[in-house]
Amino acid sequence: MLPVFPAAEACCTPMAREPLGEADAAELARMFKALADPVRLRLLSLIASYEGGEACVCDLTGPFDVSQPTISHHLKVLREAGLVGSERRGTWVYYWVIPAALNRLSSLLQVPGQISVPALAGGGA
Amino acid sequence: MLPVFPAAEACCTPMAREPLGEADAAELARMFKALADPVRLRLLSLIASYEGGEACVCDLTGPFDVSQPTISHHLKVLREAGLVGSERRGTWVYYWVIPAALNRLSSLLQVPGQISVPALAGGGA
DNA sequence: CATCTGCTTCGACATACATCTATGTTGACA
DNA sequence: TGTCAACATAGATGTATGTCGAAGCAGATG
Repeated sequence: MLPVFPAAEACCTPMAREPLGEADAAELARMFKALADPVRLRLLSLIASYEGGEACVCDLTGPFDVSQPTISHHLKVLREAGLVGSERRGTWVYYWVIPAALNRLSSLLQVPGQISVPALAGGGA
Repeated sequence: MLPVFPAAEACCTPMAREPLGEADAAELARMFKALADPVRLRLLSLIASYEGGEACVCDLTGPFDVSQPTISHHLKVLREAGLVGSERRGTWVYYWVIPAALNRLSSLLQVPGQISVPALAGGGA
């Protein structure tokens, strides 16, 4: 039931290596579509940067100008795209990001010809 | 005229580090929106993996089931998002990817907690 | 100039999407 | 059981988007 990330098959090959097939492109477009909204991007980074790596919906509605059902809708989009997971714990529902999904998209976008940042690795302060 | 990539400012900070601001989220959403279509994803990977790193429109219309004006429209979307550049050379118009833009998005999506692929680095096969 | 080819722009149309309010559901608690 | 709080779902609505055919524009060529 929990959508455990479907392992790495056609995963993680940079798109600059070889042209994407129709099926892969369709699936990836669905994931990028989930990222193609300012509210969802902020939701995702809010969840990802939350202490413990997860946040309840009550933590996520405050920072936005949109209604609570709208936040709920955006979280559903992110969940159905496989970018976040969720679980009810008592009164609250918690969300967390799925690293494998985001890192897959990250790898796909890597292009040679320019140096990328060292970035995280550590995970530090 | 050529949109030289606007250097790295708020660039390249993974979204898991700290919550995205509204302005950054809006700009990034525009770029992800350009990626949120199967045809555009395939166009991008087709261009990126073309010999010499660039392709003319005549190379790009064949592999798709959509009309040539539609391809032209999608190329315009990619160009206005800053993901590709283009230039007319005699009869043909050539397109190439802008590595800095794609790598910026790639860095943004990197999340700790799971190993990413070694990927390119060298420049390949 | 006339014409052909490669590509872009325009106008129209159907579908998808973001957002709202109203309502439903689920768990805690008196 | 009744009630309250936290989220989710449903239905409605305006806007954005993907697609097409037709027309425009720009080089090349005769």
